[in-house]
Amino acid sequence: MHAAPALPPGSPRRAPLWRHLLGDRLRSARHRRGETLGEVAGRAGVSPQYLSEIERGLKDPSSEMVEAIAAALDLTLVDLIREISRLLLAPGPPRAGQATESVIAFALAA
Amino acid sequence: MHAAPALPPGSPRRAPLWRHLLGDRLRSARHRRGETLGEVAGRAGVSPQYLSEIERGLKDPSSEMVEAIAAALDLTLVDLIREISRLLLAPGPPRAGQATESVIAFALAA
DNA sequence: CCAACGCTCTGCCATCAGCAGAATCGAGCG
DNA sequence: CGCTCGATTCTGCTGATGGCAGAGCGTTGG
Repeated sequence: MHAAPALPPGSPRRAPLWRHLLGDRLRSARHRRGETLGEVAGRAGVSPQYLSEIERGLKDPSSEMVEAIAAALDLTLVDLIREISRLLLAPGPPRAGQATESVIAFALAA
Repeated sequence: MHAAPALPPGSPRRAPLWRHLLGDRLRSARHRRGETLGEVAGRAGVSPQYLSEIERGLKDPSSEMVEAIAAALDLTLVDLIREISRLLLAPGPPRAGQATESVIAFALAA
């Protein structure tokens, strides 16, 4: 896997990459269940170190890996994508009720 | 990138993988614009052969590649994910108005 | 203090992402 | 019909990275 072509100069990267969005959701789901990297990774059949890397958006996992980890969290890929999409529907400043959950999720993920 | 652990026996793979969903959407978007692999690949800075592979779900592209290809289609990753999610919201049999567009999109993709 | 736990860091290598050249296919034309 | 051309897919290759094992770090509780 090779690095993508560089963006034009003066075009700082603002939008998150797929691996960032994915990783955030996976970590969020894991924390929601109150489980450790070891527990989820064990069920998914991957190493805890690797799951950590994926959650932090450091690695682009294969599609099969994504499937396996989602399953270990009792999710499907469809669930994941929908959840990412739903969060993307609220790009503006946080609002009262909706933002509370997001803020907590972020605090737990940090 | 290594193969994921095998699924338990007696569990045939039914759900599409991420690379399949992604590839379908990218090809659909390209056809909607009436463009060739060469044109889009050129703007994205990748080879037409590789874009073909991605569209057919043969390769798991890096997140940066996904970004570059989406941009070449005047889309963002957010657009792509939303579109995939929207399509996933209609898993049942096609209905009159909604299905027409899907059928056309599939026919163009074939 | 030390052990246990959860997570991240570091270094490694087998696999595959990404590609160049070749092959195939279908449409259009003389 | 044969030929040309453009679009797409096939094939083989290699450098980069996905995925991992061992080590390191911080926190907590006895």
